[in-house]
Amino acid sequence: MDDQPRLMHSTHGVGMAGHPGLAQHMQDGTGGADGEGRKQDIGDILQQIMTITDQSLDEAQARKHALNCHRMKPALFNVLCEIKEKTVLSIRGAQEEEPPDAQLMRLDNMLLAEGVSGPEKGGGSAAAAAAAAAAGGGGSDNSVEHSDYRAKLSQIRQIYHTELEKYEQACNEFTTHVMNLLREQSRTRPISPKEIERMVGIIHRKFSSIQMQLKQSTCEAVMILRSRFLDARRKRRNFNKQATEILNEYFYSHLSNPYPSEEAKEELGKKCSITVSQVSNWFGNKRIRYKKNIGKFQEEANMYAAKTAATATNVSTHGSQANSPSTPNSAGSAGSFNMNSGDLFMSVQSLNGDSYQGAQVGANIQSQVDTLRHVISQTGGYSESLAASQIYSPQGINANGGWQDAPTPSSVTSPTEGPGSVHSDTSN
DNA sequence: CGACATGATTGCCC
DNA sequence: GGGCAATCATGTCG
Repeated sequence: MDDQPRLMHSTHGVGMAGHPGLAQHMQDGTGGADGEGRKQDIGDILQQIMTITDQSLDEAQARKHALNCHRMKPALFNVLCEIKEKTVLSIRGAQEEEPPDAQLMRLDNMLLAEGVSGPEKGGGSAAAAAAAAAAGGGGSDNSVEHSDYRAKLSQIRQIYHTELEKYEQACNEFTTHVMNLLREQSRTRPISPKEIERMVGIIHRKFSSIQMQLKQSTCEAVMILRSRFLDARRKRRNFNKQATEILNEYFYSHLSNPYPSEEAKEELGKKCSITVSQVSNWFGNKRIRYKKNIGKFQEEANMYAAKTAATATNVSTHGSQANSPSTPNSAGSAGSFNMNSGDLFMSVQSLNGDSYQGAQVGANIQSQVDTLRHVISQTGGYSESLAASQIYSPQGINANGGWQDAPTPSSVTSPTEGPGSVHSDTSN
């Protein structure tokens, strides 16, 4: 057991007296008697290092304790820490100043926008709804796709949060572990609190880079899902018959001004189980295609005019205001699109045309025609652009191809026009 | 399978 | 921002 004091002594020699002495000896380049003694010391130390693995754990612990308790230890430790800080830490510290990561912010923003990283329900469904709206989703098929999208999104969300939690937990565990290790080691080697702090920073950076990868792959997954979902929008589904019917009824009963208001669009959308944007698309397409080939649509116009007129006739026996059959409960409601007689006239006026086949329209139209006869007499001139189909004479379309308001004589027009009839961009 | 119908998109204009 | 015109892409029908 006399080994230990010797080692202690030698250690001091290396740490305090030995090293400078050795350095001096090297500088001198002389191999005097004193140098011989030092050599002996170093050989001793090396020998001890070589045999250190032969020592028992207890012995090692005892030596460690002895080292820690040495009176010079704190001073030596501080010096070493200081030197280390000056050399290593200052260099690395300067290098590791990083600007705030723009890409990480972008990823965060996107995940938030997509409802992956936001609050539990609201964000996700909001994003899904937005995607659905962008996709013009509406009908049952789209609802299925919508719910499918939401399901997949929430799956991604769940995976993301699970992984994130895992990473955070792992990060904390690892940080704690490393900190404990470093604290433990700081008793025997120069590790300052600052260095521990720096190490924690490094660990956090490493984990946050892993986190970024997670975020990136989550974003990719969302993008793929989204593109797949949005691509489906081009997989066009024809509207069902009833929806087309409702839209056509509105269109032909407002032929003089087929520009439904926002409210009217909403109501039409509700009735047809489609979105407002789909209603807008439909009317946009309808207007342009109608205008392009009025002749082709005339039969359709007649049909819907007859339908409308038939309903109007029935309703008009109960009141002066005629409702569109598509909006039986819309009378008087703010969001309704009341059919006005001027519009009806627009649809029916082609009854004057030579091509009109009475059989196309039910007999009940006749009374309506009679009612509106005085309006029909107002038929104005036809634009040359419609020369090919003059017999159809839709007076709502002006020479420039734009729609113009049909005359709505007070004698047949309901006193309050529906919002759908307000639009007037007609002056040419 | 080709022609036509139709819902959606895009670019432009006002 | 809404509407128009052109166009795309898919659905439907003969």
